[in-house]
Amino acid sequence: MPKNCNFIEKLREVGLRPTKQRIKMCEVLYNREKTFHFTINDLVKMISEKMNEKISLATVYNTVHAFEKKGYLKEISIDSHKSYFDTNTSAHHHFFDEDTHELIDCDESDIDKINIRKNITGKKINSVEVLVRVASDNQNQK
Amino acid sequence: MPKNCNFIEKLREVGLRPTKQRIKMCEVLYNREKTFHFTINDLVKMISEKMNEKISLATVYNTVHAFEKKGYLKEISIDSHKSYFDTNTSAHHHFFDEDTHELIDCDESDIDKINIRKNITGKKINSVEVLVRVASDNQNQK
DNA sequence: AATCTACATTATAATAATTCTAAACTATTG
DNA sequence: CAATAGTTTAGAATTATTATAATGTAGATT
Repeated sequence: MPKNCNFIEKLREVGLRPTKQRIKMCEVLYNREKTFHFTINDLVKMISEKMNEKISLATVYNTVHAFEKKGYLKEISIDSHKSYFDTNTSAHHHFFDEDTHELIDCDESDIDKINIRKNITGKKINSVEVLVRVASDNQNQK
Repeated sequence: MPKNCNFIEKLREVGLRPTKQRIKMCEVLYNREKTFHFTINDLVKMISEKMNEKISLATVYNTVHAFEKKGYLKEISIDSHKSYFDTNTSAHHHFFDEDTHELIDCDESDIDKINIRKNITGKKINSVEVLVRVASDNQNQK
């Protein structure tokens, strides 16, 4: 994972001005070992914990959407009430734990390549995503 | 597709009281050739068009959720902003047209059965769903 | 058939997530 | 270093959904 100041370059490359807020958000999102999933709410908490200066909620929304548009983040649709985002922007599938509301990445080896036989005229396939919903395996659940 | 009065029976079978509102909603949802997809908003419009009496928004929400819980409806997650529901409650996959926001069912023959190799300890798989996002195939789009 | 009770419906208020607004600010260009 | 175009901000507005509490109704009990 890259060092802080590289983010300035990266932002510029995709045409986003490297503002103080965007750089801070990059640090929070990308200065880590592994990719991860978050909601806007999670992210706001993470930022306010890591920072002394505060950042406006509107900016978090703006920036997340700017990052998404530029391919820095991917939105995952699971739940109609919340937006989940993923710092892993490569094509991959997910498990969703319905007990904990935790989102887990699938490795490529977990699911075979999916072959779509249907064709919709004039339309091209943008993405193929599998969502595997799991829940606790108690026999005695209703 | 069944005639109106059967809905009273059906509702009773799953333990839902056959109220005037629920029967009306059954008619709107299930008295038709094909299954279909809708948002709560769509449904409210459809009901108000087909009825002379009005129905409360809260009742539409309550009833849709009651139907979902009893397996009369299935929720489809595509978009974080809206809840889509499907009167086709069997396990099946979807295409989502990102231009029109239209949801299209996949037939069983469109996608092979998906084999999940990963196992999450103590968890069972509740569902495996594929979402294929499509959009218009213009070369000259940005 | 009158009464009871638990469940349903309703209008409205409340909440939550997100977007809008318009003024102040700042990175970049010339 | 001034101009300008993009950015941030607080707060208001919007949208989707859920909660509330009073009223209504289905089905059971008498």
